[in-house]
Amino acid sequence: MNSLDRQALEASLSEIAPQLLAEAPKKAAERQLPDLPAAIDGAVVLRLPPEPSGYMHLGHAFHGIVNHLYRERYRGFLWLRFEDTNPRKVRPEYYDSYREGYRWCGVKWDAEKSNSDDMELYYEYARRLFESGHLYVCSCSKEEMARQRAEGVVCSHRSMDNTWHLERWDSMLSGAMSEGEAVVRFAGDPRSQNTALRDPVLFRIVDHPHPLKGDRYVVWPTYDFAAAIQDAVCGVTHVLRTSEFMFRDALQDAIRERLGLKNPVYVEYSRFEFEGTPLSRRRIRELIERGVVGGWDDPRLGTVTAARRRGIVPEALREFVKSYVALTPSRKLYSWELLYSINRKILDPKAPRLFFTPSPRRVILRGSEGRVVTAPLHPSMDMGSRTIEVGETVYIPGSDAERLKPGDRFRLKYFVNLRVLGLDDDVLVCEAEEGGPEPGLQVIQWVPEGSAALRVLVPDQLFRGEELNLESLRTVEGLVEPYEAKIAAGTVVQFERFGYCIKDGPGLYIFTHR
RNA sequence: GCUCCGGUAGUAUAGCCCGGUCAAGUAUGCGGGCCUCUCGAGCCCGAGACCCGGGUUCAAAUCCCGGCCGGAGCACCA
Repeated sequence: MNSLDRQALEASLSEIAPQLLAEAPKKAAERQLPDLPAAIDGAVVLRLPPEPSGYMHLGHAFHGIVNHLYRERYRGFLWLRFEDTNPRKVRPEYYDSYREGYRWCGVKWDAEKSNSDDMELYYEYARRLFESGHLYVCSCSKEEMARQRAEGVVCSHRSMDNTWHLERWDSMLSGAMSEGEAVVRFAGDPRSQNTALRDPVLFRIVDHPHPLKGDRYVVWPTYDFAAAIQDAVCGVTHVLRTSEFMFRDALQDAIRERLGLKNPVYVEYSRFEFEGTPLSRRRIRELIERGVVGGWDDPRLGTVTAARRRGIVPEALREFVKSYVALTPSRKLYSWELLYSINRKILDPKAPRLFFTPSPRRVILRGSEGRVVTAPLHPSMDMGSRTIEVGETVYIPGSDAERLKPGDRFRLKYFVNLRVLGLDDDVLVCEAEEGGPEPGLQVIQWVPEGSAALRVLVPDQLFRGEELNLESLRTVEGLVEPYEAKIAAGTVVQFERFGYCIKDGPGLYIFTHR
């Protein structure tokens, strides 16, 4: 090998492994998620467990995408599993909103179920645990129970014999006991440092109909029991979740071990947050009730509907996860710019360019009679063009008009060069000049007489640190060129020198980002 | 309060497990330039970080101890 000269070496390399020859990569190799521990290609089973009790936010979307990406990498299996064992919190409409949300994000799942589908199974496993002495019925009050758990002691119920517990369990199931009268607890380790192991409640009576199951069941498993069983019966090999569940691992494992079920591998990481944007449902609900934001799809919010309404595209979310998301326990507070940058690059080749003039100022043209201007809809993509009929007046952005003084020259984009003659009653009087674009000549977008009024909502971060940002939603008003009438709602356009905006409805756009 | 877990540029990360190739890579943001009939995209250049203190070692971003700071959990919610 040493005797080969460089040329020969490269020649042979280009045949066997051309990728090694690629120039010192200018672009960083595409970033991706780290490998999953102990993952076997074709044998990875994952699960996406939303609670259908509220709107989906970007954190949920990221979790979905993470699972989806691993499903693809390992040719694995992904469950969409609704964690709906609290009848009081679950609302029927949210099941669909998650399905739709994940679908929009491009997440593909192989099968779907709800934890509430397997009530009989939970009962069966419970019976076995009663028989082996790992479960007991307790009728202490909540306060009493909290005291015991804090002090690391057990109550007298735990020492009753199995027959006593089984009798009461049957009585719970039959509906003879009312809510709060008794619960089923796990015979754990009352003195464990991990308080989740101090005889937690695994079943309770809930006197409230379930949106899917009606009033068929009154005894409901808590999260830990349902999740422990479901992860096992679904054959889940890897549980990807946020680290607030860290303390439950040992409990869920213990439940499964006592039933002879297999435990999954856990990958736990901190939650995903965006600066200035509350993601918790509780906080969002509060902001809506206080009237601070308009609703769940208020463009300032971090819900999926809000992001979508704002012009964030699903590809950008997926790309963001690959590029910037790490499954580590350290705190993350993403800056919106990171997402915007990716979104912008995806939108750039697709968004038609249009002229919008905020705070318009009238310009009278001298020496340029009625003309029809043809302007391309995109500077580099082949998107065709639009024509603009012009008379003797046009409008330009107020901020540009303010800077212009008599004698100044500027160009109306795709149209004509002008020289400012003077200011007359707030109207700029200009004279047309010969010639086309010149290096260094200021180019300004414009709209003709008769253009429609347009409002653009410009959302900003809701919070600055802890402080509510009182100017988080500005409205910019201006005029837009006639072609805008052809734009369909939901389309992102770029208003030149203003930014990318999405059409929300007639006469209304939402600013996506610069 | 108790228990866990973290801490690499403004932000997000790579590297840390298996100490040297790291006078720390990437993206974004920021500054400058080029290009462009946009303040967008693209291209080039630049500034910018290993929380602090000890220890181990020939050698520490990487291992150990302490401190500081941050986060999470301590529900008949998930």
